[in-house]
Amino acid sequence: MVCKIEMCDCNVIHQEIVEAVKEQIPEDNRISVIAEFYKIFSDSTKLKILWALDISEMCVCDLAVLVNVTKSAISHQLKILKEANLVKFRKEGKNVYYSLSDNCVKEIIEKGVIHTLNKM
Amino acid sequence: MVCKIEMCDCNVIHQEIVEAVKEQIPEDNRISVIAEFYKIFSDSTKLKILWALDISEMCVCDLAVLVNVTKSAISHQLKILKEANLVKFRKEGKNVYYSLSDNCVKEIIEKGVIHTLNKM
DNA sequence: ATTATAGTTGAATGCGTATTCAATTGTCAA
DNA sequence: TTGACAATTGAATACGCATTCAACTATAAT
Repeated sequence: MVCKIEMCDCNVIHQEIVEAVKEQIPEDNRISVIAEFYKIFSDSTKLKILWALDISEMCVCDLAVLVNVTKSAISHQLKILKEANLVKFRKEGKNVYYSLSDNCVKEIIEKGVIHTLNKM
Repeated sequence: MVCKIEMCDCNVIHQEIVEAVKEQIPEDNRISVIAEFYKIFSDSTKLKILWALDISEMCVCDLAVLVNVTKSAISHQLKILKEANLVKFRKEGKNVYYSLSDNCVKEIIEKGVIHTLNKM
């Protein structure tokens, strides 16, 4: 029972299982969107920014000092966090103050934290 | 009040806030471990493998067909998932059958799924 | 107006990693 | 023991992305 998908380099061992799983699994678009979302938390800098903002509103300069990278780096990452609707900001004079757009961020990373910190 | 950290390219605007956040935020090691953990879910292939294994035990060949990549690619990714203690396996003849090591994986990604799928 | 500082932006760089290919191991069947 | 196939492994490749640098905008103070 040879694989019907051309680029595959192997036979299907259990056709029925593959078919069944294919029906139940989310489509590729959705998988990608979810992966995309988790990509944000997979970067130490972004994670640190989010964690910091969960503690206190902060400006770009403060975040740069805290994370120990350039303001530019922080600004680039904040842009990504903005696009993901995870942070919001308010301008005050020369400063721009960032904060979490909603407080579910901590909840989201909670599961992962529990899972990882148990092993340290 | 100039920044005391050498590699920083800016002044500290709010010294007190930075100090306070520095005390409350987890240390870099921990942040990195958490980020490392989420890195697993940030890859479509790994996510699809985990999701599939949550539905049914599968062998490498089946997974390759399902995900539409080479057996080699699957094997490499499974190695990473093994090292993260997310999957376990049993050998039967020429085949190696993989399954989730515990069923909290679905729970872990649940939060992210809710957060992302609401916007599709 | 001029200077200084906060923040943003785009280009360039470098690193991490997912994938493929080729070679190898292990197991079963003939 | 030989051939076929599942799975693993290491090397090579290619791509994505985080960071820095440099240039620019914007705002405030003198």
